[in-house]
Amino acid sequence: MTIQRTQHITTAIPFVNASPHIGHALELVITDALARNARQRGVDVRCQTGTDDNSLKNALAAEQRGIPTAELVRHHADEFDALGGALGFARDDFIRTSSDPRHAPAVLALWRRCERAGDIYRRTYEGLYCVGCEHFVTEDELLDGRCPEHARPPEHVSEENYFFRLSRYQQPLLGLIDRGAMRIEPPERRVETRAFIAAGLRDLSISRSRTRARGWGIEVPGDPEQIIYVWFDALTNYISALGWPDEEGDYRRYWCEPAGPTHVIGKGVLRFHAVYWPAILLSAGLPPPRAILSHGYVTAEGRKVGKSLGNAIDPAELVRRYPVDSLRYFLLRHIHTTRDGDFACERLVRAHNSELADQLGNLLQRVTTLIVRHRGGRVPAPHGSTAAEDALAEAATSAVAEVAEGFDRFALHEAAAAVFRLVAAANRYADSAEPWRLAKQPDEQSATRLDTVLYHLAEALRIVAGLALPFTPGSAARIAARIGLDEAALAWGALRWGLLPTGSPVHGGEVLFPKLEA
RNA sequence: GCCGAUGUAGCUCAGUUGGUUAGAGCGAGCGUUUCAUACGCGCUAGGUCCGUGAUUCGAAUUCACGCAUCGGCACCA
Repeated sequence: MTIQRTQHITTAIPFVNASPHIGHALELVITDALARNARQRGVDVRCQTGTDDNSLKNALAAEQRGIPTAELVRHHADEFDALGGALGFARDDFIRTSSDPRHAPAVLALWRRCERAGDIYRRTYEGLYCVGCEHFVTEDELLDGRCPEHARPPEHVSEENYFFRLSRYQQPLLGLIDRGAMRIEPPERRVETRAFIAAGLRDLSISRSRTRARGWGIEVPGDPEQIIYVWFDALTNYISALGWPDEEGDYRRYWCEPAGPTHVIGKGVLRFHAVYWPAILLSAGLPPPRAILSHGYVTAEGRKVGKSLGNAIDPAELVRRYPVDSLRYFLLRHIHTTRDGDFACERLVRAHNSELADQLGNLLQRVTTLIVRHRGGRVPAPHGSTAAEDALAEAATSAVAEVAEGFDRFALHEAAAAVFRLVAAANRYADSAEPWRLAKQPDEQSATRLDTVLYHLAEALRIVAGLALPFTPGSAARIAARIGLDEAALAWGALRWGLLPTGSPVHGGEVLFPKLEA
């Protein structure tokens, strides 16, 4: 009996005051690729995303447009969910923090747990508040004593809030990081987080006056005049969707297991996930996340994207215009997983045409055509191997190892590159073995040699499909289908050279990646 | 200002603990094949490895300083 590993993989939940942008698409695709690779490797994965409905920004955006906040939130949340669907994001759950009945009870329960631990207390918060900005400003942000944005002096506001004793968790958090119990990737983000914690932690305000929160959000238990700070609320989604505070079921299965929870986030929200969230969990006596993976930001055609900046590149439009796998492939291979990158349609088209179409699609086409034409559409049995076959097998074995390592290191761009090194090796093998020439020879030796070459080419295609699965799932399945296999043949454990069954039915078919117009 | 990074061929990036002529993919040029989506394959193109100084027999790889870009510096996802 084998122990089933489990893993809870999540995206951050974006606030939904506007439509999604290309950065959200990147996060979805990265998370989905990780989840698919884990599933492929036999992990019982639960992949979750959702929306942060309770942000003040949502309320402000709704106010500005003169529509009810709930309506605005529902509208944009639908867009986010639809984007995930269009991108092939295979989610197990989608949680909306304002309307999902599982959420608020969990937030309240978590609050109570922290309270019982003695980590929540009331204190007066004083600060300069800019009514124009709708938030607190610091002295050094001011220009001549005025808010630079609104050219008005801020008001001195004093407000009683609830605070979380974050200061208590400095050592425990450092311990988590140093022991490797909470992994933060890439390494520079771990260093950054560690330095932030080591510099000393101040207690965190975790509520807002009802007025300041526009009456939108979850009430502090027992104090209807205070609304729970949106981060405390939003972070809870990771366990509320698992049914917590019910400590059995999905919570036990996916949160408490050793492989544990993995949060994929944008670098801008690192602190909330790597400092506040684990501290809250420790306070409540719950296990902290096991891994926090921080990706970079995407510019669109060189320009910043952001909800307030408008969408230079609308991801929903991109999915309509380009094949979804091409978009996924571009985002995963040509944008560095943890650094900032730029999205440009021209580069996407170039990657599609030269790599997906010319290298991979064409390989599929040439191999299937040869097998259909010369072996009646059945994968022939190989007869031994020469140095050329051994080299191809070696390339495949290396590629499998490199892809696995790329996923483990959270370097998906490198993993994707490794897939295409195998594609190139297969094309080179075809050129040097020249099966089309063997097919014209009447002798028996050539015929058996042709069997061997075609088998190895088909086997290379199978491995390629398996490795490409997390990046381009639809296309991987189509490649597998063309050589008579289903997805089971692409499981990680099956990606060992030589497991392709002889006699598999091979089909010709439509071009996998039709060229795109520049 | 402080802390942490990044800066390598037109573009996107690799470059382990310092060691022979600095690499890959894409793009570009040339050649070649025909099974294939005029695709593939081969060759070539030549980049002061941001700059300056230092350590060393020897540095893209160590140190210092400078320049440029980015992130963080606490409650504005």
